[in-house]
Amino acid sequence: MEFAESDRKEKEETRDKKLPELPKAEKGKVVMRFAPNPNGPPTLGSARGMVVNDEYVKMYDGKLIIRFDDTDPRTKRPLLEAYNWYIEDAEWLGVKPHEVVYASERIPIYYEYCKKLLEMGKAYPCFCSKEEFKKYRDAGVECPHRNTPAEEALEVWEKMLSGEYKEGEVVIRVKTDMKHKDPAIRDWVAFRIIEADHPLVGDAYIVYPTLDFESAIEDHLLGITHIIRGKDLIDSERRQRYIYDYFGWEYPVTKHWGRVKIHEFGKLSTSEIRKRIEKGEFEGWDDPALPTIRAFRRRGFKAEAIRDFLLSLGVGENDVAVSLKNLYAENRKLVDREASRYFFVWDAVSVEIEGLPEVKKVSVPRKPDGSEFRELTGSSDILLSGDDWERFEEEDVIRLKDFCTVRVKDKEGKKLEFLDWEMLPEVKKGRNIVHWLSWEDAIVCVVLGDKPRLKWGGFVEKNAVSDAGNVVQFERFAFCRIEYADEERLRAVYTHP
RNA sequence: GCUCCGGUGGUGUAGCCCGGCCAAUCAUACGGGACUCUCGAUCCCGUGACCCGGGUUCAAAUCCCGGCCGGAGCACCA
Repeated sequence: MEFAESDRKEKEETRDKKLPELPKAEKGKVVMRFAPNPNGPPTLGSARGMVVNDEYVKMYDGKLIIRFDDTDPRTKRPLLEAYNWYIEDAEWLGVKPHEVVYASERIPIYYEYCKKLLEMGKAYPCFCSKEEFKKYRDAGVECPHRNTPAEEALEVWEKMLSGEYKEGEVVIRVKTDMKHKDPAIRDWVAFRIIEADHPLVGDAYIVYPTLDFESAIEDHLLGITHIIRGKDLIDSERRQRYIYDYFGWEYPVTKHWGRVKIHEFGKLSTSEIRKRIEKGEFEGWDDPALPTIRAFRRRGFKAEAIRDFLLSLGVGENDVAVSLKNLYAENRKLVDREASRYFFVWDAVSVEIEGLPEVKKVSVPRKPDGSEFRELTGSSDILLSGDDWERFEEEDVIRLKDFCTVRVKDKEGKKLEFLDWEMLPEVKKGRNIVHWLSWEDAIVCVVLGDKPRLKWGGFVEKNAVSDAGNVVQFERFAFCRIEYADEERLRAVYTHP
């Protein structure tokens, strides 16, 4: 009891130190948001957004909103199932949103603000083609449509909404400054016509706001005080500030982080993953070789490990290239103590022990602290891992862990010779203590690897069946999560070494 | 090209705003030792960094200037 008490206290203390302070943050008044476009399941990258925002909200007793920025049914088309994947994975990560907002369901609200801007003469309908406008923008010259009178602009707007224009014919631009030193800021698009069904709202609208517009309005309406997002959105702020100025709103405090590159995955965008799944390179969104949260869940990672790993990346604006080894280390700390140990023999080689006095039942620790045991049958026909067998030379003395000590008698004929039940000093420490499995205890086992199409086949002891669903350690192999098991076969997913 | 941003041990990070307590934090990695019938875990001990050059100052990782290197944006994508 006392232990738990102090343990919790310690945890809370370290939690406060996990991230640097947020500027202008007042306890109880912080409102933050995580705004994904659900065009696939959350990946490690999106999880960083959830976790960091959530962590700050917890630090300041604030409020977290998940907002789906799903206003492009074509180029970044949302995936209907993905909405819930975000909610599920967020929950799994210990991220509890106080509110969930779907931008596509609030489009009429954005229309109202657009209308106001049009009335104020701060936005205008533009009939330039993309290419034409680019010329004006690069030259820093106003386009001919910029000074459309408000009444006329509103008329065009109404016609846009009622479907009198085709896709590509006209857009609404927000007036900024055509001479702004950064061309990226000059009169940006707020609304465009997209003649495509939206997975969530169907064909209810043909005029969609861009992210910059929708997000600007929502952040104000939702009372967001602090925004933390990727640095690819840095220009967004500069664009959106014009709207905030026109309406007299105050822009939230922002912080931007750099790109994360995981050594083991390289750069993998959601759309690229989707393509490769379609090509059959990955089995699905939860393929263990993928950096999706669903894959990590399948592999048996603890949410806490993922959180800590993500938090350890900090919120700096420089790019980070980090190895998954850090995540593995976090996870191992959490999993090691409770994981059952089993013998998994991969690339199995069948060998015979000559001179075994008797078939012996041996009791082996199931938990590393010796609190539980499992039973194995020590018989003369056993399986050894191919890797081990290759390595041995004739006359080597090896220890079959917790069973007996043998000598390699005939490598070709796959014969061992019984020497002793006890450990002998000739066994080289560490190196020649190996795991084994008798035929009567073995069931077929396959382990799905963390690289595309990587698999290990072999046999595992039957005892492991009782740990279906759990993360276990296959001794001298790796931690794995057993995802399926019956009396004859078992399938596991590689977690980490 | 134009605009903006960043550069702390092998990797990631804290500190930088408000110069001294920083011979620089924490984690991971690596090396050594102890323990262990797993090449795992645990416990000790250790290695290792302020991009470069100027300037300001009694004092700079922290402020200023220049250079070099890296990144982001410049879409009717998010």
